[in-house]
Amino acid sequence: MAVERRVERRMAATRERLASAALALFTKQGIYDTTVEEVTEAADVGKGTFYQHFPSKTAIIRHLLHEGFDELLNQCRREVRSVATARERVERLLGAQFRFFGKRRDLLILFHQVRGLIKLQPKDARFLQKEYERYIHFLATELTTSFEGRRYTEETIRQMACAMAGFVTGYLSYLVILGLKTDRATELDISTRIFLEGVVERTQ
Amino acid sequence: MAVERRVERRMAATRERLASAALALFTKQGIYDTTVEEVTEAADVGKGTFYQHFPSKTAIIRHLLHEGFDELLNQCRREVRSVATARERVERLLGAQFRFFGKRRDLLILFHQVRGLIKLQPKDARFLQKEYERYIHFLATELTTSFEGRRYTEETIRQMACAMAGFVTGYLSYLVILGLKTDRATELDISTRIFLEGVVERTQ
Amino acid sequence: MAVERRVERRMAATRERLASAALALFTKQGIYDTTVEEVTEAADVGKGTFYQHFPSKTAIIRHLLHEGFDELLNQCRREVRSVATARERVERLLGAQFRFFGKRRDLLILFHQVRGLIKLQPKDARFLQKEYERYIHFLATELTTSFEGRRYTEETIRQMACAMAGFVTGYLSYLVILGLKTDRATELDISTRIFLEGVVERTQ
Amino acid sequence: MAVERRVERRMAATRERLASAALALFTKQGIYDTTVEEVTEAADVGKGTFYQHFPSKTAIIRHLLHEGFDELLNQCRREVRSVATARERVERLLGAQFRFFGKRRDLLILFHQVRGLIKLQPKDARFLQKEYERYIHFLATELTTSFEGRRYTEETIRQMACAMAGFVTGYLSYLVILGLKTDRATELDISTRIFLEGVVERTQ
DNA sequence: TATGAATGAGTGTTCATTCAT
DNA sequence: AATGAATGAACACTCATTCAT
Repeated sequence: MAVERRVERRMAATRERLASAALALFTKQGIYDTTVEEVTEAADVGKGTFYQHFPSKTAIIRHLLHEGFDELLNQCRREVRSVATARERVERLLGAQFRFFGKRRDLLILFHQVRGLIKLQPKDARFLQKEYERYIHFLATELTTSFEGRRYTEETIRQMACAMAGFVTGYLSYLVILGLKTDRATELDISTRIFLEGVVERTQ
Repeated sequence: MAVERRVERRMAATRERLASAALALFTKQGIYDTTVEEVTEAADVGKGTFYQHFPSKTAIIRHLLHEGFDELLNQCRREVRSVATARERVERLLGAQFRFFGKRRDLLILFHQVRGLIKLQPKDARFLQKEYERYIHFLATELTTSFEGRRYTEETIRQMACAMAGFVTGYLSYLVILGLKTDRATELDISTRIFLEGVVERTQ
Repeated sequence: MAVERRVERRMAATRERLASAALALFTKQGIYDTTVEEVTEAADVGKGTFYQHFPSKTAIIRHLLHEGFDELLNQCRREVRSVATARERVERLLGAQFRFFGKRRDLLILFHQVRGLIKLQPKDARFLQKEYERYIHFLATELTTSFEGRRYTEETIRQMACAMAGFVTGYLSYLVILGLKTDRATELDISTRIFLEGVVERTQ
Repeated sequence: MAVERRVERRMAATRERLASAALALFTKQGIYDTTVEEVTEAADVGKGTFYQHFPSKTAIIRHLLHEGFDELLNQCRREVRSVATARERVERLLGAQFRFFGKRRDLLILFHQVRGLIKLQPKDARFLQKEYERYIHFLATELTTSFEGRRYTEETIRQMACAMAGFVTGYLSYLVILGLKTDRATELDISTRIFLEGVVERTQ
């Protein structure tokens, strides 16, 4: 009935508030330096409520990571969709990632942090790794489509994907660390062109 | 006298054992999931001995980071030294980094982890940031020398440096996360060429 | 609602158990030689519970001190109230203190111990000092009222207050240290009369 | 031979430096907040040297206490010696103590602090107690001589001694705590006369 | 379902003491 | 005799998680 509906909606809202409070705090103070209580306070709920929505602190990290990658991949898919040329496809792919992280510094930082957390429970580590694999796998698939003419091995393609993801997130996270602004024009334009400068001719 | 010499050497050895035990554990289990006691056990000394050599856990991280960047920069300097062409210079720079991190996965992971640790004590955060700035500053200086013909702004140069550092460490850390091997041949060759593939023509 | 009431009462009870366990242990073993865990064990709660009620070990000392002086001053106020003669007023004041500490050896010892703890955090030291000042200030006020005829300077009055407080607590703490019993009769009677004996004539 | 002599003298000097450094630090920062290392640093010797002169930290406290009481009692004996009247004798006794502690605030504070330290090792507690007993016993003996006319019980005399010691040290320590100056004129005069004011007539 | 009091394992750090030189 | 590096027991405090209401 309607009552159940409303309850459901309220729960979903609470869960969402918890998730976004956690994301904000994790990226501002670091995952380890954010306590569950800080999260619940920021979300304006009782401490116990956290465990009604997430079985553990690790679980919310997983949730955030999963949702985050979903958003990233969706944005990429949207931008790449219905692009004819292979070359343009790759450019769009790169551009989409830059644009996404430009708007979502929080996810940039979260992804970076979590990548530095191997251990946790082995079980969790596995799960987290899967998310990054999903990212890389997506890129690899796109690259395969784009480069179908040139017969790269699967491994080569996967390395290309790593290079691409690594470049985007690595570059941006250095900018963040140094406190450099990247504002205006497409980040892609500025960054890649500059970076490539020194190695371009070599590959020609 | 000879006695003092020997004592000094023994202390230096202990300190070194602590540092390398810490580095190994930090990169295997994560900084936060490694206790000081685990470090001292691995170094085969008493727990209190740790604090005879480092004032705090944070201090050993700083030490490791500092030494690590020293090694990295020295290797780069060595390889770039007495290279005539600007282009070759840039290539060597990139290559040096790849080679360094290829041998020092531990430092790759350490640098990555620490970059994700904004908070700590503000004082520590500042110190840590300084190390990354040192790295970027070094690259920027090299790039300035290499590109002296083309009048880039200082900011552009700095972004180039970020892009370079970000690419190298980002790429490699994705390889590590996915458990991909990077086998034989110069990592530079494989990676950059592949990565550039999709954007090369665009910059021509 | 009734539920909240009950919870509140239970918490207050726990807090009280912690406070009184702490007081007992502090006065039996010394503040420094009593661990927080011993306190919680004596109060029959988990270790963490301590910190739900007091932010630190120092905080409980402050609490105990504050409450203790409250009790002392209230007892004095009660006994001095509605006493006509100035002389009787002073006697009652002295008597009230003796009677109080006679019953509260624990507070006698606590006050003594804490007085010997200058350092702590400067911030704490200030707070603790304030409590003793409150005590002395109270006595000084009473003495001012009692001696309003004779125009003593404020400083003199304050010294009188110190002398009074010092005598009472100093005397009693020596009795405690030596393990002397102070038996029946009003402690005031026995002690002051004896002490004064040697100096009386001189002041005449 | 002369060499041994010189060595002996140097050792004694070191021991003395340690003792006085300890006394200064104990009274400035508190016994518990002073580390053995701080003491040795202040005495300008190596940390290990401490244990060449005192078997433990507790031992140096005992030493300080013992020496301190020796000085106090000697001063009293000196001042009381060859005083005819009983009354004057008591006054001198009181005066000697005030004068002593007026010059030796450090010992005042040390005695106060240690009195608040019951526990330690039971064995130590016993030893420390003995020192205070020595003090009280000395006063009691003097009082007995002074009051030999009036047949007080031994217990009463002992209580008188406690009252006297308690008054002197209690009064002064309150002055110290409140940061009141007591400078000029004999402390005895000021303090006792004032204090007694309220109770004098009663005892007449 | 929401709450927050209770819990206790776990951590960084201190410091008196020992002992090889 | 003097030293200071090494030691490890001890301690205050934190925090994810549980559970009674």
